[in-house]
Amino acid sequence: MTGFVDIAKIIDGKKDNEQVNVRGWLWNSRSSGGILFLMIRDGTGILQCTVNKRNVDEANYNKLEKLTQESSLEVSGIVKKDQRALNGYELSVNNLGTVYIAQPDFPIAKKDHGLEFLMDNRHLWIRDPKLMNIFRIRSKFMESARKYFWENEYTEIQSPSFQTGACEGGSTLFEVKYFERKGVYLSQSWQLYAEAMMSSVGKIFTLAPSFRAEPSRTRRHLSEFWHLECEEPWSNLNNINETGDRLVCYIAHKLANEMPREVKNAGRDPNELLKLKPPFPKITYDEAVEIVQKSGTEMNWGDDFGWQQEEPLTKEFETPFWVRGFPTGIKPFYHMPDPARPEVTLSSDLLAPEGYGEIIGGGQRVHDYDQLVQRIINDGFIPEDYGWYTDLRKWGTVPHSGFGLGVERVLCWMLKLEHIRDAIPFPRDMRRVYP
RNA sequence: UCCUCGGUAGCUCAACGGUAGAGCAUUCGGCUGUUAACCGAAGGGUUGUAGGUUCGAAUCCUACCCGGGGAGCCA
Repeated sequence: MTGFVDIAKIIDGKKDNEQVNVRGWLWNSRSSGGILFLMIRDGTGILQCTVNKRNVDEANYNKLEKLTQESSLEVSGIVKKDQRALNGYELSVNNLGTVYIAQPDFPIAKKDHGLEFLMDNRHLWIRDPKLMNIFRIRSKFMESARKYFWENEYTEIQSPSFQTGACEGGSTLFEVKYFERKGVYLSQSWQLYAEAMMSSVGKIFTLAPSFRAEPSRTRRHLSEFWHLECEEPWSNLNNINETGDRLVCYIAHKLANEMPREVKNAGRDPNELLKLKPPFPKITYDEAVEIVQKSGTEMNWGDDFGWQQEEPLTKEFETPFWVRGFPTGIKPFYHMPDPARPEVTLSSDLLAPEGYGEIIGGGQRVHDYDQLVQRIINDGFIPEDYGWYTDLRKWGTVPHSGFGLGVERVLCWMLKLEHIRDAIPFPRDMRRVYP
């Protein structure tokens, strides 16, 4: 058998009444006397393949009738529109190609399972059509993110995963023991290296994993997440917010326009993504504190948003919105204090609506040497430990800005997912590194 | 790290101090339009681990292991 058709093409209605070959894995099968219903998935979708005893020879019929779940097979037949079939189209099978019989004990039954069991069998659970659908959208997400930056003449850069300094607070570092020098950690962000590379090639971005050893076990946290970060020379807070607006809208529109069926199946109406338009609303940190206090939740000026503070805030908006000007004390040293008001920084977080919360964090960086050294000291670090980083301000410093976006968090919001673990094939947290 | 809930057949659960049970899955048989198909039969157990209380423990107590949800913090 040669020349196979993607199931996605069939259920999009592009092969109606044609004789085609399909190959994939048997998701489920049912029989009723002389008629067999095979649900075949091929990575692009699921197709009901109907086998009538009268249309195939007896040997093939018997073979198909005995197929175990997850057996892989090639079939050919005629595509027919049929409302009784899942997805509206079915294949009326008339021939059978290669078959690989699976063992009869596939663990993931056509039945409810507990999360512990499913996570222990994540390597098989990812075949689930719901998950498969999300991972295909995730791929489009990565493609769109890169396309946005490429089209806007950013250079893609890779930074090291082994680093010697903290840039997001020391308690969340993963220490790596292999190196002869002490104090080597997995990257939490490309931030410090980005600022170095920026002075080489200008506007840059990266798409890479970041590691946070936060003992957090919530539906919004991963120990290893994919980080989309960018850094721009000659850029201030307003400029970088604009980049964030346009990037997020670009990705949202790409997903909605190029994978509407998949986005809908994941749980989000594509039209809601198409409605997003830059710029997103902006409020100050001070205003955000007032909104939270008015909602009856406790919060003092100077506190960071916990989940309890963030949730009432995100319910006020229907699109993502920026919170700008966080207090100097709660942002890392590389954030630039506002010259007009040094108690706050030129920083901003983008919060997604519907309770999804923070998806981007960034802002304008400190470009003055003395100010940076003072900020490092104030954060309780030793400037000598950041020697190469402070060097950057000695030669050719320039106002610059950047941000980091959590890929899985944005996917969660855009696809209306309930848990961040579904946005990544093999999620990691402190209780889960296998499989 | 802390709080909280849980661990019984391959899976989902019941039994809550007195002989360990059901549905699904698996195997076999039946059914020509099924949608987690349905109907009939069969096989399937050291109740997470280690101690303790008791005539008797899946059940009560202690410790540990594993996991779900959440908090602080973050993308």
